[in-house]
Amino acid sequence: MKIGYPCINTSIGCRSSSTFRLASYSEERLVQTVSSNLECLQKTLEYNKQNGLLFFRITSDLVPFASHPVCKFDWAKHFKKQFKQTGLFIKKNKMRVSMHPDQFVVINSPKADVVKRSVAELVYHARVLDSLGLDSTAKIQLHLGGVYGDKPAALERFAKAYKKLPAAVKKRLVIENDDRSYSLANCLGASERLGFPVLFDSFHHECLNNGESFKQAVELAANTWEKKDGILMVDYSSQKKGGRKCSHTHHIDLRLFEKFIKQTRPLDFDVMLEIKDKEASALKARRALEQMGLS
DNA sequence: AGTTGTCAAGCTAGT
DNA sequence: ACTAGCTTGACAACT
Repeated sequence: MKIGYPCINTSIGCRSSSTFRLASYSEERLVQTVSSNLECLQKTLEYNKQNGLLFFRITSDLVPFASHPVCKFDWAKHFKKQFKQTGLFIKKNKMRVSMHPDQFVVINSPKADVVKRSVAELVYHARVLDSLGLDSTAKIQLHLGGVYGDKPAALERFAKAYKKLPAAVKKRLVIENDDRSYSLANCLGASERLGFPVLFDSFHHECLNNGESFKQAVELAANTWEKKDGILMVDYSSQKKGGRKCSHTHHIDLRLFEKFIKQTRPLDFDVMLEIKDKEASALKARRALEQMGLS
């Protein structure tokens, strides 16, 4: 079981998600930004190694505008060495990484141009992980998409779009249950038909479910992951105190986290803590696991 | 130096 | 009709 956090480390003084405005796009600016982002990614992974955090979500902003028509630059070629080096570091230290395209990536949209842009964005994500030289256990996580007032039709569009995806995307794509539209059962149903692994989001599951316990849910999701996919990835969070329903907490509630781990024993999976204060909560979770004799 | 309007992109639910 | 929230604020112009 590896513990991780998404995208940004708040204590090392750099970010691998620096960007700039489309209006100020230039090849020079792109090279300068990606260069500094890659440097920071390496620094972040070194911090993670030193602190026993072996799971990490790489930011989608690593290469700004990578899937935008304005970008004609072959960034993967230009930064080949840096990507390879960081990839070797990841592999040498037996780290697991993932990526999570943002909310604009919706492959079941009825709008053809939205789908087209979404696929381009997925291809970009796959290219980052390919450039790092990582195998198919490095995943890209996505939701099923919108409902548009007709779930069966929306799922049908998803299936059609999924089948047309490039192999480089398909080998990494996993689908995550969301908190309002598509439950774990919806994802499992589509997975059975199309063959992708299902990433389990425990907090979304608390918001939207079909009565499965955490243990049942983790078991069901884990069964969709084959050897080539690696072990199940789980996104974990809990309710923000006083916040509206299904808003993420700013700091880990260790009692709830330990309860979740105990409830799902002895199933093994990697945990991504989707919590605002990032590595601070991840460190606490890692120590809690150690005390439980599980890391 | 600090503040603030705005930024490539979608969809849902709540007001 | 508008906006917060999502997984994540930060760029860049202005004071």
